[in-house]
Amino acid sequence: MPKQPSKPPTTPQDINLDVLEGTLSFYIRTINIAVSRDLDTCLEGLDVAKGTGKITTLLLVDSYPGIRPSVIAHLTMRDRSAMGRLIEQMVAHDLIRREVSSEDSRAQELYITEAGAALAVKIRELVPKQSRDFFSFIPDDEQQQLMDILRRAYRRIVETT
Amino acid sequence: MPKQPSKPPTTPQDINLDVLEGTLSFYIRTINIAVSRDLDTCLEGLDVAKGTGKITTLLLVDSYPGIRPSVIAHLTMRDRSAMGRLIEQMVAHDLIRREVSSEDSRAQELYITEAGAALAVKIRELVPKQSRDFFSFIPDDEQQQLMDILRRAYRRIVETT
DNA sequence: TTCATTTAGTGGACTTTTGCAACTGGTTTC
DNA sequence: GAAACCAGTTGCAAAAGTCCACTAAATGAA
Repeated sequence: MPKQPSKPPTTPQDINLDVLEGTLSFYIRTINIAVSRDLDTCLEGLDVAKGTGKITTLLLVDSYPGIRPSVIAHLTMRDRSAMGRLIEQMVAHDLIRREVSSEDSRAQELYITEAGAALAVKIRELVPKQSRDFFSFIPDDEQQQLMDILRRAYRRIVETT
Repeated sequence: MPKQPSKPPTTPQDINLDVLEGTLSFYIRTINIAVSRDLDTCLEGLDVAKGTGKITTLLLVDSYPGIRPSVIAHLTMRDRSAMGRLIEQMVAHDLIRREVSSEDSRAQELYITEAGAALAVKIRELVPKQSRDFFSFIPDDEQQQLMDILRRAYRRIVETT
């Protein structure tokens, strides 16, 4: 177990992160903090900020009218109760509308409102732009590689959960 | 703006995620949720769970005796106040020790305790293992690619923040 | 048909985080 | 020595996620 130089570093630059250097989860977790923060400031005031759920929900409801909360919950990795609260919020903000399904009266169907659809248009532009800008220092081909791998990872995780 | 099939999907499998499919931040954010959750359950009861900070802090203090809170705060992307609370916690759990720096009496120096060192040993094994296991469905070479890119991204973000 | 099981969504309480801003010394610069 | 700056602390408030129990509806098996 090789120890690092024992001088207390005051500059963050040349610090070795120990085993975390080779730990994928570490990078995902820390980079997540940074992107999420940046995204929040990009979307400031837009009714849809903070937390992974709102954006995905808005786009899904817009793309799939009648989609059910539990489906979105699954895709965004939250539990039903958290999803419920999120929907509540978005209904209150008049972004989506909620109906009881005619086929299964336990379930609900979600529909976009005008305001929601308008917001979705903005989101479709802003969100990918933010991501591109934020990661712009990564060459395009690498960004593509990254995305290919992560997309499969995401799919895999969703399937097995 | 091509719309999706308008039948409300009840199965998550074949849903198209719209622009998010091509948005790196989306994958980072969602995968983050999944890894973090998994990591938490792996570390359950270990005094160091929940939140990105504790593990990094423990390893850094162990590797760099005398390191300062603000340096760790920077590397873990939190602000000083959050860092302070985290250190408080870890001191209370007797994982690290806190002294006023002799060179700069505003600053503190952090040192590992015996319990902390013991935990660090466990952590060094468990954390990378969890990451490897969690992402085991990604082929090794791709995992390596991923890490190479993300490492540079992380470095870059830390430097420019 | 009836009864047990599973599923969809709700509600409550709780823990934990985090973000912001103001505030206390201590240090540096000019 | 005064102004600007930096390290860390504290308090507050907002928010997010988790756990668990509960209702109501659907399913399916005896």
